[in-house]
Amino acid sequence: MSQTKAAPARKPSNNRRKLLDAARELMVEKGYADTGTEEIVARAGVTRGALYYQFADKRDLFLALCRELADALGQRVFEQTMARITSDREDLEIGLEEMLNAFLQPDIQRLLLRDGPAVLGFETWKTLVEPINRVLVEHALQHLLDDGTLAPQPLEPIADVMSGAMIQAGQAIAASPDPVAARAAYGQAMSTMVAGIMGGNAAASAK
Amino acid sequence: MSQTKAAPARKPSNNRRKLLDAARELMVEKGYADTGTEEIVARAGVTRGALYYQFADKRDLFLALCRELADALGQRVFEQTMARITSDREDLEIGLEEMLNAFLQPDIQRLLLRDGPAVLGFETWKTLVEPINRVLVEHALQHLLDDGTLAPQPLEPIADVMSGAMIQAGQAIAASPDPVAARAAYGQAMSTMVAGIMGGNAAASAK
DNA sequence: TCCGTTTCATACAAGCTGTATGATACAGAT
DNA sequence: ATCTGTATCATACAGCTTGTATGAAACGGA
Repeated sequence: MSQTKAAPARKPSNNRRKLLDAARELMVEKGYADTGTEEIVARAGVTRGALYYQFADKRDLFLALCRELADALGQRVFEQTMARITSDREDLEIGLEEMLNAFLQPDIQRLLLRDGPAVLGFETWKTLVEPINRVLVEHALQHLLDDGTLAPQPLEPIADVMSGAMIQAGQAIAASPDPVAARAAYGQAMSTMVAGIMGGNAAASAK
Repeated sequence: MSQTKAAPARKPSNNRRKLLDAARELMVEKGYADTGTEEIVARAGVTRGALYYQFADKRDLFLALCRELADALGQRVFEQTMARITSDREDLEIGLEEMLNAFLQPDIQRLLLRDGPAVLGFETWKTLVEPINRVLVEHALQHLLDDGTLAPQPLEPIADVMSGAMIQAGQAIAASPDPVAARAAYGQAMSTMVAGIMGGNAAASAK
């Protein structure tokens, strides 16, 4: 056995990718429940046979889709943050800002943040978004722990609640009739909260 | 027309209540999608005919259910908070604590917080939980605005992100293998964030 | 007693998911 | 070149679920 995995008997048809793309496009608009498998395969240019060969069921397709979204999201947040920060004390604020930016993408909002927990269950869903939080934690909060700004404590809870705060902010901004103004208002709200973690009192400094 | 609304032709069978109760019990365990209308009416002791007379469809039943949950939740948080606070400066911390307590109820978590946004849509869902946030805001943040601790700014965004933070905390605590320890950890994380709003630096004071 | 309305049970139609089965293409062996 | 086995997919089918349409029963009022 020179090959550890079975060799494909055909050249790859990348139907899997076509199905993932079609599902993403359709589910972003109508959500998971209101998107039929027939629509998905129609847009992908295949039949339901291909779908149920590539994925165990509809939920499995959605899981793979969310996994892709989460992976790309984590990488994007990390790279954007690293590209912007100049000092270690900035990365919390900038990291949160980039995270909020990412949470404003329609596919992230609708699929990963809204349908995700309901369809996949909270525990499975958390394994997807945990790496994103970890990126934020390890490159931001850790510095505050090291220099004593933050008392020694588990960082995962803080990262989780900040993530939850931003999920809410993202949805509210997107649903607002004036997204630009909403974005400013919720950005300020986030800063007000972050001030507690940073130790300084930025709460009294509006604008 | 002495009566403004049509008089009932029968004595009330409170089938509506029986359906709401049955739906709540079943959906808490299996979620909205995996609970069939047949199961609901079976537990309620009626047939699907009664369900589709009392409610427009399955989603409408779920909406009424969430509305009940949200109303009772808001009242409970308000009463519990009012019963505990002794000074105006306590109500933010205590209010958040009671809100977290309420978010740990299985029906609130599963139905209102997890399935709610996905099934009803974010905008409809927000109209349900908004009064709860408003209770927290008006009786807590307003004081901080009045005495100048907090700079003038819209309070709704702050209430929203704090609510989102606690939704996340509630789910994480419930999913934890050690809920008692998790509750302590997430409680501390919340306090760390609230410190920013209060203006003091409680972040450095662990325990 | 008759009528109208409310309330519900039953029967039916349509859609969707998952599975089973058959067909096709291709690689490697002989 | 033929044969064989497998990977890939299309088609057909069965089951379940939702929503609707229809008819019946209960009840108040005329």
